[in-house]
Amino acid sequence: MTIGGPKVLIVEDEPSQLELLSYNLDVEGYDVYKAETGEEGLLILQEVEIDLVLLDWMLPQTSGLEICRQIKRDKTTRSIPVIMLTARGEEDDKVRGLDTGANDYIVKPYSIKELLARVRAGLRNAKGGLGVNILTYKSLTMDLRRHVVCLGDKVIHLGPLEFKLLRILIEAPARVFSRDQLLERVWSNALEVETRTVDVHIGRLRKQLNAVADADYIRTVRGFGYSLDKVA
Amino acid sequence: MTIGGPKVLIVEDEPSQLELLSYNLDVEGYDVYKAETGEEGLLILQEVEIDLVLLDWMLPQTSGLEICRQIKRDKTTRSIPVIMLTARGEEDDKVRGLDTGANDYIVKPYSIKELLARVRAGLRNAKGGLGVNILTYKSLTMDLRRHVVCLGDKVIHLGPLEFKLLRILIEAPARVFSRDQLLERVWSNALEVETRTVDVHIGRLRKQLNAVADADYIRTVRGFGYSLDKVA
DNA sequence: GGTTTTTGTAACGGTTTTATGACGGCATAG
DNA sequence: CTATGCCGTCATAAAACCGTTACAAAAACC
Repeated sequence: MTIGGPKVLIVEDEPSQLELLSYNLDVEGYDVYKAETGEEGLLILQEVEIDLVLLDWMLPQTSGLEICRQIKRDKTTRSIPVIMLTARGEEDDKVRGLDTGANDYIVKPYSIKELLARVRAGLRNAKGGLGVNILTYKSLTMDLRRHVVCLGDKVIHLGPLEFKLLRILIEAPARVFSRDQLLERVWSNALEVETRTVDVHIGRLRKQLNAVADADYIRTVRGFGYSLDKVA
Repeated sequence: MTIGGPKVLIVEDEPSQLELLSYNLDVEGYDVYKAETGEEGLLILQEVEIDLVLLDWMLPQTSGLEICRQIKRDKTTRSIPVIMLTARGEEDDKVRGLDTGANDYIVKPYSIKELLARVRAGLRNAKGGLGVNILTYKSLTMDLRRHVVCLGDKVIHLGPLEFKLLRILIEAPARVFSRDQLLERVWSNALEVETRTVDVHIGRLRKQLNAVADADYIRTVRGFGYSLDKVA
């Protein structure tokens, strides 16, 4: 086992898969830790300073989903990127369950090349800030790769502009953006757009979210702008 | 290590993060000092004339929060800008706990570009006066980026004018501002405003604060004006 | 104590800002 | 070519905020 490479924890109940992953990551110079159950994985997380977790969706006892939640609940492990491994048919569940805080996901069967790329991106992300594919705020999640937005277990359909708008907001939750800032970032350089148009789109976004949410996710800051900020 | 650049102290327990930060700051020409625990950091602060501190929120022994408090308690280190590094999920705690006196905060995952920008802003601030994002007085905090005011752990909603007013006051705590000074700074150049209007707004501000506070935060100086000054 | 001056505050009307429904234009898909 | 969905603007409604006034309360002065 290489010493000094980034520490990756694999949680996967199927031994053959586990071996395959382990081997490939080892070859790439990662320091690999293995677990066959979620519980085992959590134990390792407490003992070792893991840099990234590969977590199978389906696990014998506690599900990967629940394990992910626990990882994200604990302050000491929260910032560790988690990549979920999920079988093709589980995609729908995944959409619903992405509010666990996972940073990315890979659908089986995956190519090793893709997996390694995502692992690299995940590590880069933890350190730098790029490569995020899932954005979350409270129970709101945006899957950038699939262009899907969920609130809790409900899928929300947004138009392109609304999607962009929400993305800006969710990338810096609670921060207030002025209408002009939003115009600049969402509408790019379209100069011939009224400032008030932002209001309308915020309104549309709000309506869609509130149709599902238990509380308003968008805060209006009078005289300044808007922010993604769930109050209750 | 470059000699002569501004001295930045990084306190971060995760070695990979520490290295990453260190490297990037070094490249930018800063004189970097590293610590893996708060205690270590405080020691360095006493020995070296640090210009800015990057402080991780979560630290093994004493928390970053507590370290920040200690930095701000000591007269010799009080004026050094502190930027807190905090994970996404800790945001709520942060809003509540920002009465530590930190000057700014960055939410992980952050882009290096953003971090460097904030470091520059922090240094500029220390020397000039711009770039502060968090203002505090006793247990009252204003988060300018988020446009949120907290007293203890309660969020207080203020209108635009009240917000501006409080900002002027909190930027120079205990200093007394005359009604005319406040008119000039809060109402800018609006000439057609009665002097007594200030009273009313101070009153409104007071009411909102006192609804939550244990003591009056605004002191009336008869014949002169007002100041932010908690008596009891 | 009584008077004067200054400050506190409730209340009101007016203004500004934001929310929202409706409409026509435009593009794209069928 | 028609239907559908999305977008930008406008008009109007609703809400939040602001400045003033009037009177009550407090402090200062004699």
